[in-house]
Amino acid sequence: MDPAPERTDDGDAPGADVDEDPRAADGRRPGRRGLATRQRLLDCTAAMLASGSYRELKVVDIAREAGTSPATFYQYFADVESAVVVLAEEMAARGKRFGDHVRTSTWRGRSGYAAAEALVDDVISFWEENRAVLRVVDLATDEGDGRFANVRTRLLNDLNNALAEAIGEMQAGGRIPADVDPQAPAGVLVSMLVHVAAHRYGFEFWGVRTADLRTSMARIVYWSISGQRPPTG
Amino acid sequence: MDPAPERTDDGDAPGADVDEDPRAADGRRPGRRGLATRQRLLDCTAAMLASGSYRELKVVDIAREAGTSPATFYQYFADVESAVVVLAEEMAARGKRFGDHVRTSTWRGRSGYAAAEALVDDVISFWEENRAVLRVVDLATDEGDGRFANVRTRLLNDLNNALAEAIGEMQAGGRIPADVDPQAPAGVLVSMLVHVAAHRYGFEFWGVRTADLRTSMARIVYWSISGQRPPTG
DNA sequence: TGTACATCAGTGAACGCGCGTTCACTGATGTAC
DNA sequence: TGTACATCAGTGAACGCGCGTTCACTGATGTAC
Repeated sequence: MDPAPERTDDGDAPGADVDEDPRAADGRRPGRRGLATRQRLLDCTAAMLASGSYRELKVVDIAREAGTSPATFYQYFADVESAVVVLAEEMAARGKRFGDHVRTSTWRGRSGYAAAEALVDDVISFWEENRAVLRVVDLATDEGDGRFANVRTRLLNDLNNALAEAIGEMQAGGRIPADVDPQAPAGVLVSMLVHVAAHRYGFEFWGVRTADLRTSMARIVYWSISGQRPPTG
Repeated sequence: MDPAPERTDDGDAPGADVDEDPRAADGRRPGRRGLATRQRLLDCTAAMLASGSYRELKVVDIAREAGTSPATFYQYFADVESAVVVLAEEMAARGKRFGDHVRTSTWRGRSGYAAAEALVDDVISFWEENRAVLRVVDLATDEGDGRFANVRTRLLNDLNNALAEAIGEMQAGGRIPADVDPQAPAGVLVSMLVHVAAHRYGFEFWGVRTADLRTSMARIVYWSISGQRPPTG
């Protein structure tokens, strides 16, 4: 599932992030020590995801890397995927900022273009920090895994809506054709940002500088939202 | 590796697609019957990739699905990934058309906009046909797997260069700022096309129509290449 | 056209490792009084 | 502050399935004459 228009809730337990109340396999709330171990397992999962392939990520390896035993892993997670889902949820929580970013910006004139640049930067650095997890989220979502799709939605929904609102407002000003559904360009922008951010290294390898990508995207973002030609130079 | 500027060769055996001369495990050229079996295995791999998760795709299952034995599988492929690489290469060969598409189009005025729409359609339908394989290619490339990265490059390289050329020509006409490196917007466009095409269903699920995505992307493509506001309505 | 031989193709069956998973136990930490 | 007890946390060791992988063999197909 990609960007998601107009949704208020995500269908989870009311107001509670899944990660907020972790339980051990027998249903008990882990104490200080337990939570630390659990966190260590999550950290190792993240690290191994960043350095190796998802297909080959095994419970045994994570446990060994964390200096503990497989049995311990199963006290906190049902399987590898569940651990990755938790990582994804932690990440999604960190991504709440994007919506605010868009809403508190002005999208006209010079400062509008600056806002576009700032948004692009923000997205790029966020993706940089979360490459490995995002990669799996995308794959699993595509493969029809509902848990990951849900997380992905939470992450992109807000940004998508915020962009659509901004475009809708500009539409009222007549710069954007009235028959455009703001959700569509918003979704396209989100996709562009997400995908380019995800493949930044790929571009660099082929000689395209991040600075140029950033400019190209900022120009497209600015133009798509404001309907105005971006400032030159 | 993402879109790739300016590369002529891919470093393979000269002029030979890997798939053109398949060998059995012992190095012999399979005959009619052998090739048919091999193809059946590939087809099943593709089918299972389309319906299940990559992480859980096993040699045994593919063989069973193809009505043959694991031993047979190993006569044609070293492992699951190798089979998927072959699928990816077949796909990349089919994707050669994009570059021509761009080069034979005019990018000015009404017909320029029509060209943008046609390109968008072409990319969308290609991705539709190759969803499952492309998904794995993206993941594996991201994870640093050179074989997949190579295929991905072959697929996108040509389109990327063609777009960069088109932008470069328009730059000469003054519509696009001279300090823009054409490879950057070209790469961004490729990314956008690829990612939106890959997540079409996601958008539809959330109420954004493919027709609107198509229009949004065509507008961005047209604007990025020609530097001109797209025609309204 | 038939027979003999060579190569191609496919597989049953087995081997064994890797890994997921569990359980009964030990040690650590917290709490009551 | 010390002792006894309860719960928390962690794990060694084992079990066993699933799967990758191989080998020796059978059957199919092709070719020579």
